[in-house]
Amino acid sequence: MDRDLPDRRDEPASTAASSVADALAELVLGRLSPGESLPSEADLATRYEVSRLTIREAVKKLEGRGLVELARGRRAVVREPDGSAFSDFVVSLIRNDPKGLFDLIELRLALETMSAQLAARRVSRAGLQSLESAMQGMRETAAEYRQLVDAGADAADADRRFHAFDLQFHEALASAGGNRVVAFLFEAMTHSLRESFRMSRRGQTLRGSPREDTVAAHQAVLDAVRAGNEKAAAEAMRQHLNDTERDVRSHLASV
Amino acid sequence: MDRDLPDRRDEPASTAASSVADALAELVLGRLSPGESLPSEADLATRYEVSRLTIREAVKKLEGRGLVELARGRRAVVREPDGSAFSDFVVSLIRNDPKGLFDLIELRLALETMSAQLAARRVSRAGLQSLESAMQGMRETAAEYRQLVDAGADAADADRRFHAFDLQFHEALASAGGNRVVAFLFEAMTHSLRESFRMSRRGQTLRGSPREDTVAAHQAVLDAVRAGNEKAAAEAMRQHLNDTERDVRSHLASV
DNA sequence: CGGCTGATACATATCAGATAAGTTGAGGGG
DNA sequence: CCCCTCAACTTATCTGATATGTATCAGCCG
Repeated sequence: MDRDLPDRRDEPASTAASSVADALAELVLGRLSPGESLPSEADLATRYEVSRLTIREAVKKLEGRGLVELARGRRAVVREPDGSAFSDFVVSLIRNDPKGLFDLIELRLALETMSAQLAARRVSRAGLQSLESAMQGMRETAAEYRQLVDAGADAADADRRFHAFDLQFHEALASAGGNRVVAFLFEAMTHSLRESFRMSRRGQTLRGSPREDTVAAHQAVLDAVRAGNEKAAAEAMRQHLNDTERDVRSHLASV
Repeated sequence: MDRDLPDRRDEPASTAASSVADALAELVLGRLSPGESLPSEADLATRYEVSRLTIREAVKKLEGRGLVELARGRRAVVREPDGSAFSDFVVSLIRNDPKGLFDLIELRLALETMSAQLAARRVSRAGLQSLESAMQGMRETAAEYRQLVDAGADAADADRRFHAFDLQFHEALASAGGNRVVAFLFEAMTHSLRESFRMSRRGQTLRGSPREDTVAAHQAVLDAVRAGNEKAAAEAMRQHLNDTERDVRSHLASV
């Protein structure tokens, strides 16, 4: 990385709207807390000595940055920070560059391995409970799926529910790790990945059928977390994700 | 994580400007490539059957999301994706919540450990060279610093340059890992962290003096990377960052 | 013929004023 | 005491106009 971060907020604003936007961003990030309101457009217009239009454009920019929420009839409200700002980055990355997808898979490996380790260190009773509930859901839907397939019936719905529980397990783990940044990033990433695939490939998803070893892999992670064994939890997760990545690669290659 | 991601782009847009913004975002993320231009405001206004004002607000929102670049007299241009969208998240996180800082340190641990591992796997000759150049810079400025301190002179500048090389090493490593997402996240994170500290604590920084063991820690990472030993590289980086974290904690406690 | 130079069309930035429509809180009626 | 209505506030959007920056192309100069 031999250059500076191209931070779009570094260069001084040449337009009035940008100056106001910067000033307001300073206000939001500095003096105001989530839930608080900005002054009304009219107030801001007189305060910054610009027209209401300029204020509106500045506020719209803040909305785009995810700093405030806008609603008709109400003043702009400071937003709770979350990972959604990361979503556009994810989407544009994989659309522009096929390699980006594998970068994201690697990132996911790092995030989830860390989550597993952290969860083993400091999971709460409630965290364990939601992990177990997701686990049980996976087991039940997997059994259901197997039964339907053996009977020659349509198992698409069971399949879908299985993967919902799968995702729920991973989210519960991220949450149990207690690191909000990691949890937000993971969530924003998986959501926009799925969304992006749904849009670009018309519903085709990146997943295999419910299998015994998938359930076993999750169980191994859960066992390690319950035992408080950080190394084992991280290792089990790494193992599971490596298998997943292999599936994804072969799946992509076959398309 | 027992709730849905509060993705601000999930709920259907109730305002005309939001609808247009969504449509344009779709366009930018789907059909257009970085560097291409959007149609002019007037064109868009007739196409979407709204006034130019509404178009402008929608475009401003896209600018906030970091999807396009605006300049007077020119049409909006699609931006290359980068990690800067992540910056606001980082800043608001640490401003609102003291615990957020440690979440970020943990994230950094995950990202850099992965970078070290990846670098060991696939570093190029050029990558090794920039790592070595940063390493040599650290060694030289550390020696300079020691000399100045022994002579009782002011070593602030040598100190600053030492830490610049330190950062350069970490950035080179992220780059050498070849994972753009990780590199972007790391860069956005460190920049906004530093910026945030500079602003909130008036120049006080989160760093200790140049020390022999810091240089040695980096050297250990570099050696492992050069040897292509993934496990050793990751472990050396983990070790180094744990030391750093301990320093940060004691430093914060003393304030 | 090639390159420079304005004029000019195009495009954005910002203002002013006006209307429509949603939100909220105060006060009145049951 | 609760619910309803209404007035004040506030945002959403339109129209139309002006200022200013960009890019293009014709025509002039060398």
